[in-house]
Amino acid sequence: MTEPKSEFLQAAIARGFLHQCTDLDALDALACREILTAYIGFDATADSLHAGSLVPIMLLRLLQRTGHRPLVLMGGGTTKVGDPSGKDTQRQLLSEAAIGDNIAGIRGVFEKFLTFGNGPTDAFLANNAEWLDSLSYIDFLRDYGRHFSVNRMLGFDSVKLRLEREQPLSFLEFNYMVLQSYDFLELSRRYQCRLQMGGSDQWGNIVSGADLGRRLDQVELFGLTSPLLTTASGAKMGKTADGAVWLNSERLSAYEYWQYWRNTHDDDVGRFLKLFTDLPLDEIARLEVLQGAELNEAKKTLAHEATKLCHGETAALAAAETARKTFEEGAHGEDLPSVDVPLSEISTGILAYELIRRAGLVASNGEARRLIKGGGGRINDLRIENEKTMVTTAEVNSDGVIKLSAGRKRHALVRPV
RNA sequence: GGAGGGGUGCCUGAGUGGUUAAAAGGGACGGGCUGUAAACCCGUUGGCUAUGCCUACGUUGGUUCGAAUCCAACCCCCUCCA
Repeated sequence: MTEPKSEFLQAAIARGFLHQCTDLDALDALACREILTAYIGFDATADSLHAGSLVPIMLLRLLQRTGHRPLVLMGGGTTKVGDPSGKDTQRQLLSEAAIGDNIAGIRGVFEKFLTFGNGPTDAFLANNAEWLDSLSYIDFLRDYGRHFSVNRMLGFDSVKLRLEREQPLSFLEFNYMVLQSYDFLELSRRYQCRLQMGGSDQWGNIVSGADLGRRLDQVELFGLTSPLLTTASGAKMGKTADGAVWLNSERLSAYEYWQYWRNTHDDDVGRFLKLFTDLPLDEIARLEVLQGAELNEAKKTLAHEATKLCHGETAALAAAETARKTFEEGAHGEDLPSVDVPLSEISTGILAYELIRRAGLVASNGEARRLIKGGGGRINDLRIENEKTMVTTAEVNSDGVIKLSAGRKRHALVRPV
């Protein structure tokens, strides 16, 4: 393999997006010659995507930035079946209406990262329900099923590993590969889409779609996968104490998103800067070698750039300011999560543990009481010494709010109304 | 369809009649140290209107003073056979 010449592949490799490619040289030549249309599929199981999907999203963004055309494929059809891979519990089947709503929500996320429109490199969105819904079983088997070799499918890692571990593999699951392969063929026919990208777990599915294109249409289709990311501490990307790191502000505020990135593990900073920001590589090279406490500056840059992409620059700056006030001044910023509590209740007095629960810092009163008992509960930065402490108007500070904390990092504001 | 094995708290996994809100580990959260790191040490880890009450060991019944533990039926999963 020679050094790629296309800007897209050069950048993809340099930034750590490339894990495997079906034919790097040929793809490189194609990318130099014409505007590529490349797709990644996303299931519509929720009304937003989370940080776990950020690698493919950023890969599509990189594709567009380097002069190509990103195609977002929504799994409106496949979601109705439910992709069982990697799950030990069956996903609950979603209604048609719910899937529609989810697709609308997810589209909103992509609009932040990609430029949509009708221009040659503008992104666009397709939905595999368009062709999967109307498939008829026998016809499909005769036209396409005969091109799939079970012998070969058994050799793919996704299948092989399951069989070797003697773990169950349902026929439904086995067919997922077939449907995804057919998607690729359909997109190739409809939109001249020549490249499918995805996580490395998608390799088998992608390759088998490329095969189908070659067999039926004599067209060369390409596949490219990204490494599956885990954090340096071994956890899956995109999880926090409170759940997934959502990409829409209704589910996760810009401040909390900023904080997620600010708390990146030291060993992940360079890798994440390359994957999740648009910063030039030479600047990243300068940032990632910072040592000790200086690395915090790199983390702030990461947080700012990542938040800017997802929530806009204004929100990113506001989040940074709130973090600065909260953590560097020990005060509080406007963007901390907050709850409104009627002034009348505060006048009467509210138990501190209940207020902590209402502020969303913990899930139950019991947990709040344990937090206080363990010394992790604070009102206006003063440790709550007694479990039965009452909060009253006396605790409303000069900014007209009460600051509650659960540990050093999680803070919330109570706003009397 | 037949034979066998199994379903325990966020996860893994002990527990085979009472002192079991259920060992142990992981994870998570909190405290200490620190850089809003890592590593390490310590603590916590079902809910509540809380010296008590409620819910919980696949589901529903039953035996018993008393069941996660015994019995029955059902559901689901796995292995082997057809």
